[in-house]
Amino acid sequence: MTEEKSLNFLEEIIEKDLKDGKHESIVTRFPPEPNGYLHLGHAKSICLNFGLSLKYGGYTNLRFDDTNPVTEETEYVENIKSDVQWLGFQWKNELYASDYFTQLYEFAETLIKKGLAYVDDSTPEEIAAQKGSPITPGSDSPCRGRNTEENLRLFREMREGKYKDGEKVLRAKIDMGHTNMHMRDPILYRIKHAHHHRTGDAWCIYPMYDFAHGQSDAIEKVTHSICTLEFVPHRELYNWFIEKLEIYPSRQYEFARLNLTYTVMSKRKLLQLVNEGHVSGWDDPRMPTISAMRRRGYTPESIRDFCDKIGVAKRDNLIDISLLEFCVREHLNKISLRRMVVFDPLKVVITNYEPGKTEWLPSENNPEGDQTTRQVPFSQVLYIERDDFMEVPPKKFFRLAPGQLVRLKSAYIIRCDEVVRNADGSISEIRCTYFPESKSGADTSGLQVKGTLHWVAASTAVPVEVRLYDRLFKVEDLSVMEGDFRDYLNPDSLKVISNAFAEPALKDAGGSDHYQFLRMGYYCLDPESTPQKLVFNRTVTLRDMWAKETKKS
RNA sequence: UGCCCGAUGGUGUAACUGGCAACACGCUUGAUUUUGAUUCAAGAAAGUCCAGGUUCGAGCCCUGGUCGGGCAACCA
Repeated sequence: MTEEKSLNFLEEIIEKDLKDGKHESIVTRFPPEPNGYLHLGHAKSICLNFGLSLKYGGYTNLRFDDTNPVTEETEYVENIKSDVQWLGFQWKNELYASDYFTQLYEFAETLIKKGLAYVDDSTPEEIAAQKGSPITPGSDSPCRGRNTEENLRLFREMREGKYKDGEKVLRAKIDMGHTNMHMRDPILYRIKHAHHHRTGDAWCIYPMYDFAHGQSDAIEKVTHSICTLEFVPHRELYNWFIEKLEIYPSRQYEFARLNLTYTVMSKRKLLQLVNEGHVSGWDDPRMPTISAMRRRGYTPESIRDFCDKIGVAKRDNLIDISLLEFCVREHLNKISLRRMVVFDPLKVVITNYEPGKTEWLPSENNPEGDQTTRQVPFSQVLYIERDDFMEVPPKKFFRLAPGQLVRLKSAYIIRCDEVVRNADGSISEIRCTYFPESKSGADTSGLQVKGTLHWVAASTAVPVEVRLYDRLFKVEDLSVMEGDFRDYLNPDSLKVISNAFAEPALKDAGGSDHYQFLRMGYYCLDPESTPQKLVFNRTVTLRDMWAKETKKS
C-alpha cells in the first residue's frame, strides 16, 4: 500500500529510460568541488542524486571535482564526506576528477589529432575579446590554424612545464560564431604550476570544468548527470565531447537550485561571511551549511523531509524558511526530551510551603512518545520566567498576576498574593500560596486554571548558557535588494543568555540528545559545552500563538 | 538586441498526459490540552501571465506577445 505520489520530471525521465530498456539500472553522482562546506542547496542535490539511485536500483558515486588546485583543500574533502554520511547517504565509490587526469590528457590529445583542438598563445584578454558577446559573434584566434603536429608538440611541452602560467592554453576548435557562448572555442586546459591536494606536483596543466566533468561522468558510466540550471548552456558542449570522443553517452539534466528566505546560499557569500568574521565559522549555527545545522540541532531526518517536501522543478524558487522550521519541529516534537529551564528568572516564594523541604515530582520526558518520566525537585523558593508575571495583565493573559491562579507544570497550583519590590521599585520577588491538594496527578482541589508555567527550584537550579539564534538576514529576499548583501545582516541573529537556570536533570545532558525546554523551544548541547559550563543552542522556537496575539494589539 | 530556460493561491509542488485545479507550509476560526506546544476540526485564499487558434472540451496542444532568470572567469 504505497502512497501514490506524482513523479517529478527527473523520475519521469528515469522511468521512461528504464521502461524503454535504455538502462537496466541507473548511476548518478554527487560532484562537489572541495573548496567550501556543503549547504542546504547541496542537501537538495544529495537527496536527489542518492534518492533517485536508491529508488530505482543503482548507485551514486561521490566525486570530487578537483580540477583547480589553487582553491581546493583536503580539509574540505573530509568535511564534505562526513556531511553526506551524516545526512544518511552512502556512496558506492569515492572518486576524484584528478583520478582521471591521465585519461583526460589522452582525450585532449585525441581531439588534437582529430583537428578539433589547438594550442593558443593568446593572452586572457585576447581570448576574452575573441569570444565576442552574446549578441555579437566572436573572432578566430591567430593560432587557430596551427597544424596537428605543432599542436601536439606544444601541448606536450605545456605538460612538461616548458611554459609559464597563462602563456598557453588548449582550446577546442568549434565555432567562434556560435550562438552559444560556450561553444566558441572553449578552453580545455590551462597551465597552473600549483600543488594539487592529491596529485601533488605531477601536473602543471589542469583541465577546465567542461573538459573534466562530462568525461568523468562517461568514465564512470553515469547514466543521469543531474546538475543545476546554470549548466544548461554547457549541455551542448557536454554532448559535443561525448560525440567527438566517442565515449559513454551520459546525459545531463538540470533542476532549479534551492533558495531560502532570510539567507544566502552561495559558497562565495558564505565564505565571505566566514572570512570577514560576521559569523564564527562555517559551522556557526546561523549558517545554512550542513555542519552548522547539525551543530544547531537539526536532524538529518528533518532535512531529508524538507528536501522531499520542496520538490524538484525547473523554475526559480524561493522557499519560505517556515517550511524548514516546520520540518524540524515535527521531528523534534517526537524525539526530544522535555526539560524546564528559566531564562530570565523571577523569584517566587511559596509562603505556605515548608522551608527546607524538597519534593521530587515525576514529569514526563516526552508526552508524544514513551511514557518515561524524570524527577523534578520542588521546594519553597522557585524561579519562573519574568515574562510569565504581570502586575496589570491584559485581557487574555493566562499567566501569573496578583490574585490569579496558575499551575506549575507537574507540580501544584499557586496563587499570587503579594509583590515585593526593591528600593528602585523593580520587582524582587513575588509571594504565593500553593494548594497542597492540587498536586499534579492527584488533583482533588477542583480548581481550574488557564495557564501552566515552567519553573525551576532555586536551591537545585543549574546555571547554563543558552544561545538563541534568529535569521541571519533582516530581509526575506536578498536577491531583490540593492547594494551589498552584508548590509542586510540581522544584528540580533545571536542572543546569548549566559545565566539561565535549568532543572538538575539537564546536568546529564548528552551530546546527541535533543531537548525541548518547555515553552521555550528546542535545544541541543553545543560542542563548546563543558560539564562545568553547559551551553545549549536553540534549534528552533516553538510555535507561539500568544506572541502573535500580543503583536496584534 | 542574439541564444537558452521558465511562468498554476502569499510560498513550494501537483493535476491520472485534453475532462472545469489538489497537497503541504503559512494564514484565520473553533475544540481538546498540566507546554498559549502537540493533536483535531472548519475556513479564507489561484480560475492557471496576456491575446489569438485547434477542440464538444485547454493549466496541459499550436502561434504571437509579455514578464522573470541564465549565458561573454585560464571558476565550478
